[in-house]
Amino acid sequence: MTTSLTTGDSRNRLDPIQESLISFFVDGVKLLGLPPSVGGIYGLLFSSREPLALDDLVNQLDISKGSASQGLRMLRQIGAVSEIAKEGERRTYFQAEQQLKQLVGGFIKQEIRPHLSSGKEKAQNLDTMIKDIDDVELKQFYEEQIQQVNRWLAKARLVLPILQKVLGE
Amino acid sequence: MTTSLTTGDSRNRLDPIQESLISFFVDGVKLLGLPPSVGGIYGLLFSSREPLALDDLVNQLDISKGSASQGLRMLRQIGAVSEIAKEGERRTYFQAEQQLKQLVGGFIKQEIRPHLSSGKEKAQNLDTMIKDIDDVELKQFYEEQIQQVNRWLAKARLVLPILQKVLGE
DNA sequence: TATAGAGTTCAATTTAAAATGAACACACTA
DNA sequence: TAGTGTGTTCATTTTAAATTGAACTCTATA
Repeated sequence: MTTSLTTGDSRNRLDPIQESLISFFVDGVKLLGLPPSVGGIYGLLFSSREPLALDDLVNQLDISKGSASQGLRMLRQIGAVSEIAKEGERRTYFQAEQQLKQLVGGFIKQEIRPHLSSGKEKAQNLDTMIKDIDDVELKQFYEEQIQQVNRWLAKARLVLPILQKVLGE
Repeated sequence: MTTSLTTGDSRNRLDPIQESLISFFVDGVKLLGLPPSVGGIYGLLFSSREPLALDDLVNQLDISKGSASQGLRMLRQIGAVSEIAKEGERRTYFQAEQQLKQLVGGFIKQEIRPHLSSGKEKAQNLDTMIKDIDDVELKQFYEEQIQQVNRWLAKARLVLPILQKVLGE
């Protein structure tokens, strides 16, 4: 079976521009550690004039309903796509959000901050662990290394808001 | 077989602090999209007072020579570890570099910039492609979207140096 | 110039991540 | 309340990434 977020086959209606834009986003989200399907979904919405429904994503990208549903969930959580209710229509339509500020903010909140928190926790545990080391020099060495880790964590926490600010239009 | 970058078994000499530090880095590099072995290697070097040779990594982390060799290559390229020549010794020793500035700089240069470049290229191709679209409104829509993409790319190129500067001690 | 140690390479394997698709839940409506 | 359209969930399958390990290169030295 030809799963294809870029090559296109029978059923989809993607023109070359869309294909190209989609592949751009597929590559882009990879850099952020997100699955290709997510890039494809965002790319398609981004390159469509009208909001699309889940079925459209399934058909035009030739992905499963499951992927589409999960991808949309992630994108909504990040704030990269928003829902549109259409008059009299039962299904939900989606469109791509384009405020880089929001995208970055959402991504940082969802994907980065949790990791930083768990890192901080680990570092705190370390502080406890070294308490009962006998070897004085070893203890000192570890103290320094842990301090270093903490400096990095602090710096990371410092940088994220700056990043958001700079990117905010 | 128990491959273990964190749990430890028979042959290795990792104390709980080291284990903890290593797992910290394993998680950390994951966030950057690097393989766990790389985090393990850096973590072990970071938590060792003495520089270590490839064999030490293999033994203490219980990974293959292949992984160790490839992981070290990547870390050296990034600038995260440096080689140490020891008097009269034939093998090469390695130690962890700790200048966040260098680490980030190396990572950006190695892993991020190439992606940005290829993105830029793609965006340029798009500019060419839309030239021969007939539908005026569609054309305009695509022009706007491509412009948006270009704005993002520009912003990314702007942000990286800032990031480096802020992180530089 | 054979032998051994140190490190690299890369095809084959293993492991982890992503995608699928069938079963399910919900809401509307005929 | 049975049926239909829309979307979700999650066990299974597929695909991609990471790791292994055997074969190899290179250098030193016996």
